[in-house]
Amino acid sequence: MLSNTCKYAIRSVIYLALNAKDGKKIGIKKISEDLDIPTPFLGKILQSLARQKLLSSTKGPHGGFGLGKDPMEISLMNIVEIVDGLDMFENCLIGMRPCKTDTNNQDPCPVHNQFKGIRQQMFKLFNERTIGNLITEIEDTDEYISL
Amino acid sequence: MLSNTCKYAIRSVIYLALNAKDGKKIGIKKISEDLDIPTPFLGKILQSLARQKLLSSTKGPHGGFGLGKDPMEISLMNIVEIVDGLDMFENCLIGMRPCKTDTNNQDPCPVHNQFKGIRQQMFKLFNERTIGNLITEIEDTDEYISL
DNA sequence: AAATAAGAGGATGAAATAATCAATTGAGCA
DNA sequence: TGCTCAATTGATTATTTCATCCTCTTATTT
Repeated sequence: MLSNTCKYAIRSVIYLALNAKDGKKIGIKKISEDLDIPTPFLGKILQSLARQKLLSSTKGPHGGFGLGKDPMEISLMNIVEIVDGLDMFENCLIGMRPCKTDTNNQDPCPVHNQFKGIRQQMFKLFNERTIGNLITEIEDTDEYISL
Repeated sequence: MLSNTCKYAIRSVIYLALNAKDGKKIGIKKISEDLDIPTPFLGKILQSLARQKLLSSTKGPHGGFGLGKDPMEISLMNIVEIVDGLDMFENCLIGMRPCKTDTNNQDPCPVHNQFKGIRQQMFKLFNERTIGNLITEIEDTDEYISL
C-alpha cells in the first residue's frame, strides 16, 4: 500500500508535530530511537521532506528537525506525494494502460467501476486529513502514540 | 498498491477465463504477447497459480494453461493472497505495530478510524468479486479488454 | 521410437528499495 | 579563532522485486 519509507515519513511528521512545537528542534537520533527507525535512513527521508519545505532543519548544537509550516497546511497527501508519488491514485488497479482514473472512462478495466469509489474515498482522506487535525484529535482523546 | 507481478496475475486469469473456456488450453507465448507481459516471467507467475490449483497446465503439443476451477470460485482475493500476500489488509497503514485491523482496537494509530472503513470496502470487493462475475459483466456489456 | 511442442525448474542478472558508512559543511559556543 | 555538535552529501552494501536464460521433463504426433 504505502512503502516503508513513506510510513516512516508520516510517523516522523506526526511525531514532530506532537513533540517539536513552537519552533523547537529535535535531533534525528532521538527521533529514530523513539520511532524505532534506522538512524541514517531516517536522515535521508527527513532531508527530502525538508527540501520540499515540509520540515525545517538546522545544523550544529541544539540543531535538529522541526516542522517547516503550520501542521494544518501539511496533508497526508503532501507526504505521500513526495515519498511514493501519486501512482496509486492515478493508475489502474490491475495495470491496464488505457484505464484511467477519471470517472467517465472510455476504456475501463473490469474492476474499474467497483474500485473507483474506493479510490476516491482514499484520495479524499489523504487530501483532507492534515497533520494538524490528526494531532488535535490525538491530544483531545489522550491517545497514546507508541511507535 | 498491488505489485506488478500481482497485476500480471489478475490480468492473465481474466484473459484465460475469457479465452480458454471449456477446458481449452492457451500457450504462455500467446498469453504474454496478447497481454504484453515478458514471456519467461509470466511462466513463473502462472506456475505458482497452477501449483495452488487456480490454474491447470499441460505440457506437450497443444498444451498450455487453462483455469483450474470454476471461475465463480476464483476471487480476486485468492490471486492477491498467493502473489502479494494479505499484508495490505492486515497491517497498519502507517506501520504502527500495535495498531491492528480489527474494529475495536485498543491501540489505534492516528489514521486508523478514518481508514478502517475504506479497508473493509476493499476487503469486501476483493473477496466478493470473482473472475466469474467479472467476465459475465464484461461479456454482457461487450467491454473490450485490451491489455 | 523419434521428433517436436509445450511447461517446470534452477541459476543468473538487473533494477528498485532499504539501509549503512564516511567525509563534509554549517551553526553555535567558549 | 577554534572546537564540537548535528545535519548534509555521496559512496557503498543488502535485500527484494522484476526479468531472462538454459536445461530438463512430459506429452503429443508421426
